Amino acid sequence: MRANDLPEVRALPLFRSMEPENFSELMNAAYLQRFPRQVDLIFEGEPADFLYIVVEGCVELFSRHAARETTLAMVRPVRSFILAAVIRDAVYLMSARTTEVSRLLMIPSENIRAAFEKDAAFARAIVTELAVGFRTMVKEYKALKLRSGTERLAARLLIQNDAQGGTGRVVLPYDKKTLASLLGMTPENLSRSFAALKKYGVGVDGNTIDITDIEAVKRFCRPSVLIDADEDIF
Amino acid sequence: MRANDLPEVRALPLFRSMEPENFSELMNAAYLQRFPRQVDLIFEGEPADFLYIVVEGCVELFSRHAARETTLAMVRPVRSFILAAVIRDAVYLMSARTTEVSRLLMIPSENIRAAFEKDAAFARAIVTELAVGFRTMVKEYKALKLRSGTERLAARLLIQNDAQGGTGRVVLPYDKKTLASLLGMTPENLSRSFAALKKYGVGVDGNTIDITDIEAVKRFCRPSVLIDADEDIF
DNA sequence: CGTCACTTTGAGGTCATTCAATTCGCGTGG
DNA sequence: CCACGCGAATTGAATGACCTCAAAGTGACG
Repeated sequence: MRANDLPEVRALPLFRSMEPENFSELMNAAYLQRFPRQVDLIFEGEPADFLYIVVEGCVELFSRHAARETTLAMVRPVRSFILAAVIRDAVYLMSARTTEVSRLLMIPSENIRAAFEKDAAFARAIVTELAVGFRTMVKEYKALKLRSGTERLAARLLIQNDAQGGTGRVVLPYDKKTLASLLGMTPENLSRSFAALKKYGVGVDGNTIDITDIEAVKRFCRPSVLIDADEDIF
Repeated sequence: MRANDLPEVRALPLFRSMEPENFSELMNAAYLQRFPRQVDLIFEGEPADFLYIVVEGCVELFSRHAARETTLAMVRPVRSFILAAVIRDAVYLMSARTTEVSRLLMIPSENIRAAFEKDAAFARAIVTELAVGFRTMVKEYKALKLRSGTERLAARLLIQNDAQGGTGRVVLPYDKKTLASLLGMTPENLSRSFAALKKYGVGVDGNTIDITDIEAVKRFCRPSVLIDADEDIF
């Protein structure tokens, strides 16, 4: 299945300012494919043959080493992943699998690199995307080194709260096992961290979290734009 | 002091393929400056006014949050730092200070962005630089999440050993306090980690380390190109 | 030769993981 | 419709990793 008729993809910062004919060319080479949940898409160490874009569903980026495994990121629509490997024509550093039924757009790496050489606006967009990706990674790294597990959880709850309207009620977008791995802790520890946040007014009922005293949570984890803020891509 | 006559800078992957007149223009706007050791260069949170290039000496990138501090990277000649902030016209995410007497080239951000718009080869070089930076960051992040402190130390010793000729004798390029912070542990713990590596044939005398049984160290920390390898920029 | 920063070592405590057992919710199949 | 099984989530206890505090040793440098 090929797809040229995806306005969401065309609207992505990465493709928005491309020349129409270059975008068409790219889309003609691309595959739009449905995947069930829990399908392995790529393995770290493999050559980067495709740039992926999550059109629908959710993809988990993770890594394994010596019997340990950790979640590096969750990718939701509409975003691309593993751009850096494609640009470098290198090996993937992360593995990827779907966590829900998903629709993914797969664009062959050579086409991305060809379009990059040809289309100056696309090249600029790639620069922005990589710079944002780099800074996001730096923030994750800083969070891991500068905060405790419970603080990281609290900070993430505050971000989710903002993203979900700031009502004080947050619905976790994936299961707690995954959240724990993303935060760099075990599921058991995540449970205990939730329990520890109770004294700051955080209530847990399944995957819906209620934050009654946002200021107290802020005092505890000290959110910072230098660690927590998402970057707008514009 | 301004400097147009720095062949090392011109030879950098970032500038190598620029148009001569664009490079000249950039250098005419740049400052080459000497700094004593332990001088604060930039603070996280400040707007990114300059791109920095370490021509001589050494610069530590670090971050503080809530009374904690951690070293994020050490930059040695001849390399640039904080390119992503400059490109994004954003705020620095890391602070920087010299750890030795250093010569730094400072290029105003606007000039970098102007050259980026004008010079396609420069734009391509920036893409490569950012992609490499991103992948390096991912590797650090993975190492922190997937390895213990002692394993991270062992892996770093192996990398340094390769970089220093593979003789089995490594000279630490900075003091142990800094190394500890870079590895994400305390100085006390670094000492204990060195002691723990003794049984794999690692001997410590001041800042020179002797690795008598490289295979044993490898079996212990399981080095991987997906975590440890430096990326060539070419 | 004294000072000061770096490093090492020890003791004690905290945080996080592992292992084990239990509970809960959900979907499957009888 | 209910019993059952399964995976996810929680809780407890024990272990291990890492940090803090304190003190002593080492070396560089004025």
